[in-house]
Amino acid sequence: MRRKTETKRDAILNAATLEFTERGYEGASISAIVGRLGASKQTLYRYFPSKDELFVEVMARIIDRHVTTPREDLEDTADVPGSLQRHGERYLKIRLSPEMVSLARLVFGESGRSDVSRLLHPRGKLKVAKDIGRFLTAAMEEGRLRVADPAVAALHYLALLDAELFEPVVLRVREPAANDEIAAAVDRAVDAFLAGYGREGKHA
Amino acid sequence: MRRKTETKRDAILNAATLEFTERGYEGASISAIVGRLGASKQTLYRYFPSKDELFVEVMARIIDRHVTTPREDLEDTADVPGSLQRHGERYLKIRLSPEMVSLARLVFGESGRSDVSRLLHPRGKLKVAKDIGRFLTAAMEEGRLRVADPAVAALHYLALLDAELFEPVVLRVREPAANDEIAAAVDRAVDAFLAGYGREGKHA
DNA sequence: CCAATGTTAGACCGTACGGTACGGTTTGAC
DNA sequence: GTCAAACCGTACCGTACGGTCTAACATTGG
Repeated sequence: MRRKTETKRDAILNAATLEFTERGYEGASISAIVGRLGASKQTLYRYFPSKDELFVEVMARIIDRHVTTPREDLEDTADVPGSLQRHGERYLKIRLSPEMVSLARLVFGESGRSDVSRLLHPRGKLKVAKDIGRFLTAAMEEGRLRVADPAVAALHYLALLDAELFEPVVLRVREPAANDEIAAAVDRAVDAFLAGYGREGKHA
Repeated sequence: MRRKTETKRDAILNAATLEFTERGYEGASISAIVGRLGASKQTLYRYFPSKDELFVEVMARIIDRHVTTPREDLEDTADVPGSLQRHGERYLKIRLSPEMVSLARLVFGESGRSDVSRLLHPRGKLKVAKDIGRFLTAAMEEGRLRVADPAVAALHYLALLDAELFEPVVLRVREPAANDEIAAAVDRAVDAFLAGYGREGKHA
């Protein structure tokens, strides 16, 4: 089988993603990964030199697959509340999806031991915060928001989005969030954000 | 018959705390724990029936040691901004302490596998949120804050406190936070919170 | 058809783990 | 002073891991 390697590589990464997200880094076993697709360890080690590098690539793929999505919602500075609400719902739905929740557990849990978090942060949260910051800067320049540090404002906005649901879902102290719960939480977060950062006397 | 056991038990828990916070649950080894105090495995297993139960008790002790502290700042409803600022600084300083940061990594990382998060959440975050909620309720009833759902407001307040520093510190994408950085971040968080939840036209 | 290459299955190596067993020693209560 | 409980040190058991290696099989290009 001289044929190309890309699809096999993908299959390995998919199986590895399952295993890592279910069992964590240490808990995941190479044998279990190859067992999931009927491949052999030899083959896996032909594509990836070690468990560590396989792990890093799995994480990077999860982030890249999910983080690019909700940018187009941040263009209409004429309707700040609407844009934030749309973006917030899309963002939080992704953030609370099973794959991203598993990713959060992994990256938090391994951040003491590994440097994977330092690798992934610029491609994940930092990127999102930068997009928000640009949007908020534009809105401030147009006088639609109170003038403030847009970087801090972006972090405050993201924190408010996470406030009600993220931690309980990740820690499994509540069931996964339904879509209407997400929308309601985003609504309250956007309200609080605009009350704090909107122009004086104006609400959402 | 040989004497008491409480100090030995404490010594084991201290060594276990070190080992778990440094290496995570799977990475920690019983042999290393007993090696830290020159004890023997037999002795450890006389005090704790398994690695799992030892782990749970270590986590519970960390929480109980740290979480009770900053309640007394939440009594003076006459000075809401000052109370929040004082409480916020104390809270965030604890939250960003090395032991609590390690705890966050542990509880997030193990929340997929173990039920320890469900056990600890009521003694940790939930308790803090309840205290804040009571304080906010009182402040609302006295007309010092806009009337809103105090539970949501408490979560928003806590999220704003975490917004700038918590994640970067836990993920080690920045150095640990200095006291003046913490105070400044709390200041911005309290400002944003009061701008959103204060009475109309009133700022901090 | 052949040679080269990719593949699978599984044995194998060294290591480390959680947990138990055992012999010998120290400690305290009586 | 006696005796039982607690202790240490270490060997041990069974298992599982990451990673390497061998050997048979499948698929391609020429």
